[in-house]
Amino acid sequence: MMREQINLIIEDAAKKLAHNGFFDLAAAKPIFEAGSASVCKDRAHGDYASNAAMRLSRSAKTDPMEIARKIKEEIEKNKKAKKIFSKIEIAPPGFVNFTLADEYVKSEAGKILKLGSDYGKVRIGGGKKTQVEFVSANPSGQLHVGNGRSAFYGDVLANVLSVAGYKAKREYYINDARVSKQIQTLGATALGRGEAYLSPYLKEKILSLQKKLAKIHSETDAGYFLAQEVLKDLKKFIAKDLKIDFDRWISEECLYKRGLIIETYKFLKKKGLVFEKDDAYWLDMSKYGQKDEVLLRKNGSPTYFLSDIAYHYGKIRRGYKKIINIWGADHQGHVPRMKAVMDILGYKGEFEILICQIVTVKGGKISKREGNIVSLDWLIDEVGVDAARFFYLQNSLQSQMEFDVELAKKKSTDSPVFYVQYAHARIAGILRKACLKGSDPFKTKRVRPFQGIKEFVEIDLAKELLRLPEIVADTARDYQIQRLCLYATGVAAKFHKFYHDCQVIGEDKAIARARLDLAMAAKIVLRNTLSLLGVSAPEKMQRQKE
RNA sequence: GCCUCUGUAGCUUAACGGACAAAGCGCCGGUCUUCGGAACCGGCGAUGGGGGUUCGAUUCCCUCCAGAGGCGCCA
Repeated sequence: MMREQINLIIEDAAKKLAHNGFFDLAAAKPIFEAGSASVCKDRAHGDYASNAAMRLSRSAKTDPMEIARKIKEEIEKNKKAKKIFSKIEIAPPGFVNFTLADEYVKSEAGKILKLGSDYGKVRIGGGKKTQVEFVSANPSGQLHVGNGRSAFYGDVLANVLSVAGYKAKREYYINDARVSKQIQTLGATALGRGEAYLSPYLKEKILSLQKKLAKIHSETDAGYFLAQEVLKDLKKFIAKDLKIDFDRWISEECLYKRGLIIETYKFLKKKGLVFEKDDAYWLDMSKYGQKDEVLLRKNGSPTYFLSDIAYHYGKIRRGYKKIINIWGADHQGHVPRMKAVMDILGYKGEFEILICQIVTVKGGKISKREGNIVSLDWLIDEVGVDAARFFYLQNSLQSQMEFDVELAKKKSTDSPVFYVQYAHARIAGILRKACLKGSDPFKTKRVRPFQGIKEFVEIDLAKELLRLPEIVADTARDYQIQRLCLYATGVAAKFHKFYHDCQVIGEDKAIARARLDLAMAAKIVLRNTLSLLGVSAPEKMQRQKE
């Protein structure tokens, strides 16, 4: 990664300064561990900037500009750095700004062509066994637009983690326990004894199953049966329409059948954490700063909390070292309890619960209580899966979002997803044309690609393309998926600008070859980024009918 | 009442504690007879209020105001 390299160079220089007693190395250590280089927002300053001097100035008791100057001098002695940078400058109040050398950019960009679909992979995960659990919606009806957000987010997070070197699995937990109140309530509805969960979809479903339901008398049996039928629809919808491939669907009822609930209960009891009160059995969470919780109800049936503990116990025993749950905002109160449970269970790995905030469509709020639920089926039908994915993923998970259906429906570059896809299709068009003219860029191997690139827009595009590995690494660390959308849009914009300013297929063959290299590299980066987002990268786009 | 999240341009959203706060929509105005114009460029325009920490705060802390969600022997 470009930025990592720069960090190392800065660190190296700083170490030499520390060695000369310029400042205390111990104080500087955290700065270099985290890295001090970042991409310049304003390219007029350079490509990358380091704030190390400013952060060091306190412990060094020296003017940051002075430190920056020293760092610059030290780096300029470095032979390797001489090849990488064309310019190193200091700027108040103490930035060190780096500009990449054109030749270096070109040689790095050559890797994009070489790596193709592997470009962007980084090795920060170390093959760690990782699980992302998401959606896990109750099998009592269709998914709603809120589920869509966590569905796409979880899917893309798993993609990013995989590309970053984690061994990531997707899992869906099915709340289908026969003892649960919800299955019984669903059963009552199925048998016409209640109206809970009775959406238009469910109404129709029950009607179509009338013959089979007529033979069932117990509400539990009816509920379980109906839940399985609904689940079939959910699985189909998720795979075909949402294009999400779960590695595992795990059933709560299965945990019961396999005796894991009882086993977990016994485990907790053995630890001396269970006590009786008001004819029920409780988990003592006082040591964990939490309220005590019921495990077994007065009537003897286990609570959801107990089965959730058992479920997480299972995750641990299946060997996951990094466990990520994506929950809806209505479950946030459950977060501290679950974290405490992981402590009780003795889990030493990483455990994270991401809370996905509410989604609204135009004015209508999506609330289970109020019942005005907008189904995800409807939304996908309206805007298509590509636009849906991109629009959901543009926003950070923790802020509420409003889905702009009308904009997402637009088949024009007003819509960011079309803007990006169009850039890809446009490149594909150019490459097709180039092949027709005989200079097939796919067939001949080139020893030194990108020779002849020199315009600002060309170099600027190439530099942007080199950022993909950083984007992946950053996102694998902080889970801010929206960065991918922003990056894709940025690459597309730079490509369009390049295309506008520079004729690719022109008279000068050498320049044409170099520009085709650049276009192809842009195509690879766009495709890889879209692939992370689960959005298709079309070779052709339908011409819009006016 | 307590806990969590959020408050950024007219609207929908970005921004590892960094430089002049970034995009899209909308509005206004330009470019180029284009290898796919579904393009490109420019303009208008924003950090809810008040303190604090810091060389530097949209970002961290406190407080007030506003919105959302949660506080079940529901899941």
